[in-house]
Amino acid sequence: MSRASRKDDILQAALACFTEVGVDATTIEMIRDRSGASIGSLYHHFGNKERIIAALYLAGTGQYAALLEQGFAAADSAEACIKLLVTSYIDWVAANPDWARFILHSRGRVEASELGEQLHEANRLHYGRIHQELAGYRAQGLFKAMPSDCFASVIIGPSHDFARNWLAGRTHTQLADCRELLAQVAWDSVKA
Amino acid sequence: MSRASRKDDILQAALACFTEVGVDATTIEMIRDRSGASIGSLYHHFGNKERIIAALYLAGTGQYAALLEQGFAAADSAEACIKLLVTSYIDWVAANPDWARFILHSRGRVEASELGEQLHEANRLHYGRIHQELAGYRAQGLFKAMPSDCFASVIIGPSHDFARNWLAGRTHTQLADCRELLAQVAWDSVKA
Amino acid sequence: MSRASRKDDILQAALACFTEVGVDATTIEMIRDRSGASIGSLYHHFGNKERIIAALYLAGTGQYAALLEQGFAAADSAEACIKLLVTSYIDWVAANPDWARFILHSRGRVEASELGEQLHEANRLHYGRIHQELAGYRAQGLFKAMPSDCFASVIIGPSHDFARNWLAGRTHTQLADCRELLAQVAWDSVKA
Amino acid sequence: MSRASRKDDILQAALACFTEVGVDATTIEMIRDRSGASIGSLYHHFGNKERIIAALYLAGTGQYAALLEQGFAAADSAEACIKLLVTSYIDWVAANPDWARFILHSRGRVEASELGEQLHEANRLHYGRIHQELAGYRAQGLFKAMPSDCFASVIIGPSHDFARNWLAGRTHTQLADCRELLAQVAWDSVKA
DNA sequence: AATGAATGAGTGTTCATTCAT
DNA sequence: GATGAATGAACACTCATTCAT
Repeated sequence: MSRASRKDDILQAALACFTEVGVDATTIEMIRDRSGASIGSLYHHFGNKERIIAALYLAGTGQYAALLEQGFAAADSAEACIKLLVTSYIDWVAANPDWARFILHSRGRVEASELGEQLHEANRLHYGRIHQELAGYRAQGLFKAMPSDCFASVIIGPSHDFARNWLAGRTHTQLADCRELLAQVAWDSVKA
Repeated sequence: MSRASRKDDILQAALACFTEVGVDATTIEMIRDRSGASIGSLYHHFGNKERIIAALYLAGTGQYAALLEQGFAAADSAEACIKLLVTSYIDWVAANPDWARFILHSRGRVEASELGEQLHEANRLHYGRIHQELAGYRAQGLFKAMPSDCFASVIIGPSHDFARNWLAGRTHTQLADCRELLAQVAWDSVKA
Repeated sequence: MSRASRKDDILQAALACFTEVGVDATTIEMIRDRSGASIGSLYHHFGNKERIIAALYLAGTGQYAALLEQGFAAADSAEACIKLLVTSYIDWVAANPDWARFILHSRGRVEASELGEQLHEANRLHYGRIHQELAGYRAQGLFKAMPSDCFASVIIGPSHDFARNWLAGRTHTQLADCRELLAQVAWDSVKA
Repeated sequence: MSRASRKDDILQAALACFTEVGVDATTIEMIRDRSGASIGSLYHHFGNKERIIAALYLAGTGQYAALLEQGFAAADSAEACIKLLVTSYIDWVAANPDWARFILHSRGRVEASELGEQLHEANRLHYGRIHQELAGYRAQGLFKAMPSDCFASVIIGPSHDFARNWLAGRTHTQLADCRELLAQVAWDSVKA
């Protein structure tokens, strides 16, 4: 447990640094300083900076996926499922703003890293899971016809966009206050 | 004119580098190499790397704003205006994918730079102009009631999201092929 | 001990460079080359060039202060004390000409650096110590009345001036050969 | 006259910069900015930075030499001559503190430059002139016997030292207030 | 005599990473 | 598992100087 928490300390320290100065401007030394770990320990656990970034990224997206999974258990209609995609996202972002900001800005970097394939695989699973959940409703003709990548953007795009702005301090409105509105808009936009 | 083109050469070279290896990984030396300018000339014209980035950013957003302005002249209904916001965006992104990718990923950086205020001012103008164009229709109750920052995300969010995915090579569908669909979705989402 | 000698190697290499080409013209690369240390090690130990300069400066003035302290133990008259100030100075300069040249030319620079306060404190101690040693004789009226900063210049000024010229190779006479003369002149100039 | 004043403007601007940030830290750009001249003009008049430094140096020492020359006309005793060396120096430094500070710190640099020989020649003249003025008194045995380079340091050393400290803001006493005292000490120190 | 855009070698410094202990 | 001194390639940027106009 002390091992697990040491790794976690490092990850949390990294996130704090990323939030304050950005991923690129964060140095290993800053993370070391903040986590209390030694440089050697840091490299022992993660191997290099890129892997710290990837680990933090994957842990975050994993949390969101888990949240979604829980929600699916109770979602018993097309509308509930679509809205769940939005509300789960908003709930997680509102609860983990720093983590969300990091994830929103580091996808390309992780994709390009040696761990890109691992991320790809996780995404495949994630989207596959959603697709499977919605397949029945789609077969019943409950959704507008559109390409599936478009479908995804139509549902989550407004939330992504608003969340980005909110996380950057560019909105007057709180993210949580748009929860129902954005869920409703998503449903309105894709229902047949 | 030789001066303008020298500055422009540098900007184009910078964009090409940003596209290939990313903004952070691009070195001044790469830009120098690609533009054919000397390091001294580069610094003579821009002063530092951050200002090259900001100049490129502001030139790009300026182009989109100009495109929008042209469109407003012909848009004679609420629906036309809303759709214009989407189609102008998509058209510009489709025509300038590298530039768009750069802008989509560098906003925070420019905001945080010494030129952040200039960007802020440009944004104020941009949003003010849109707001002014829509004010009459809004007064007629043609739009759903929602906070204005939400309104913006609802309209452009799906396009932003899809454009990001398209630019990253993550979509099967072409951006241009979603032009009408995304415009229609935007209008459906905000009309009263 | 290996650590101490590594830091010392760097300091000695720096002094040799300063002597040969001057402080400003000395590059970190030259010091690295001469000391055998790596650039990283150099920065690990000193942090920056200014701190190398300050460390060398303070080590030198510290040696002179120590020499003076030893002398005070045996100086049992006003005349002996005044002459000691001169002879200690001349002895140290004659024994460490490069170091002395460096110190004579870098005071302003160290004062202006981030370590200026540390130098100030060292000077306060140094002058306080001298003042304390002479206080008794002064109370006995053994010295000419004059402002204390003038008093200091009258005693050490000729030695400073001659040492500067000697170190620059501008004298025919050797510094050591003026030892007694300058000590005697100092005493003649301040005795009541 | 406009030519002369342009060169002078540059020299004055250079001195102001040297005073504020030091000779090494002063860039040609700073001098250009402050003098109002263009870079081209600056190089047209002086050729390079080293020659600006040397010109300023030689102009300053020339002024002191002229002052001394005037004084010699009225000095009719050994004591008056020795005191004149001190008072002329102090008067010039008190009247031109920035210039004096520059000269006190740049001698080595000018000596090492391509104009070192010119400085050497000027010095030869300067010291020769003083020597000649004192030769008669020396022949009469009015001075203590000592090497001539020592003799010079004994006379002017306290003034150099005090002036350095005063120029650096390290004294409580004003330089002008020590004028007579330092002149008297100089005479006391060398008179037979 | 004046201008200022252009040049490019050279600088101090950073920082991810290694490895002996 | 932990430590931190050591490494050195790489970077953004500076600045004296040139030269065509």
